[in-house]
Amino acid sequence: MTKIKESSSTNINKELSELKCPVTYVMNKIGGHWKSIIIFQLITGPKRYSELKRAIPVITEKMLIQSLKQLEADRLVIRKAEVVVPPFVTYSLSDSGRELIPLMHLMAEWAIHDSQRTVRN
Amino acid sequence: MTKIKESSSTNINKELSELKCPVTYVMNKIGGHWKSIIIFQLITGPKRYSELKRAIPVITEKMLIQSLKQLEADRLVIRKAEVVVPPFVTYSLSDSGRELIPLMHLMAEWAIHDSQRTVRN
DNA sequence: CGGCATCCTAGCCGATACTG
DNA sequence: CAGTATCGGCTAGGATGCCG
Repeated sequence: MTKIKESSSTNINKELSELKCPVTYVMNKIGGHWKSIIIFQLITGPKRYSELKRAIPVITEKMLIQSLKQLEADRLVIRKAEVVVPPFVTYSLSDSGRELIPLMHLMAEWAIHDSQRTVRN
Repeated sequence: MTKIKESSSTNINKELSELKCPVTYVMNKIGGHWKSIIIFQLITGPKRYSELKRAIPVITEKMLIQSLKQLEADRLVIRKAEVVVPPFVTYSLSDSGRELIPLMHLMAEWAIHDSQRTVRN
């Protein structure tokens, strides 16, 4: 019983691919346009919903919530809600999420490097 | 003039996001279900088209070709075609592509680690 | 062998409006 | 403040068939 638990984006082919390619496993969790951006924003510490919205102005509320829910379902992000009026909800990286930070930094390095190389053709 | 050159998947919002989040830049190049898998296969060395197809049986030809073209356009993969009969085409990682290898390994590590944690809930 | 063209569908994603 | 709900366009991606 070494089954990989289902990600937020469930699909039989994806599951198969994940087993054969761990990179796909990662992609299913932090892929898409928004999830990695959100993680990036949370690296500096917990943020409220409205802070995230302000930090990522181009995202729609639908996508922000949807992405946050997926990240929460995949246990990369922790949602903590204070039941008060007005509501006070903060999102933060879980342990798994924090373990992604070196990866993000490596990606960022490669991106900078590659974009510079590509510019000068 | 430090403009980031357009990726194979062009979109004004993407471009903006790329500037704000280098991770998105990476995602645009190796995101999607197939591109990272293909890169993974090419780590071990150049492969012919048919070899790739056999190595990734679940991929359709359309997706294989499409992904390869994008990877080639983004200069991560080099296509070398011998004009003979029958045709002989090999794909290999470019310098940029090879610089992704540590990234892939880090991703793989995280995936293994995370999937094990998730399994035991 | 190594592709390209076409049709078709699921679901991603944006826009807009509403709620506890 | 922090979400939900609904409609609909767009496109990624699968199935199938043809080509040099």
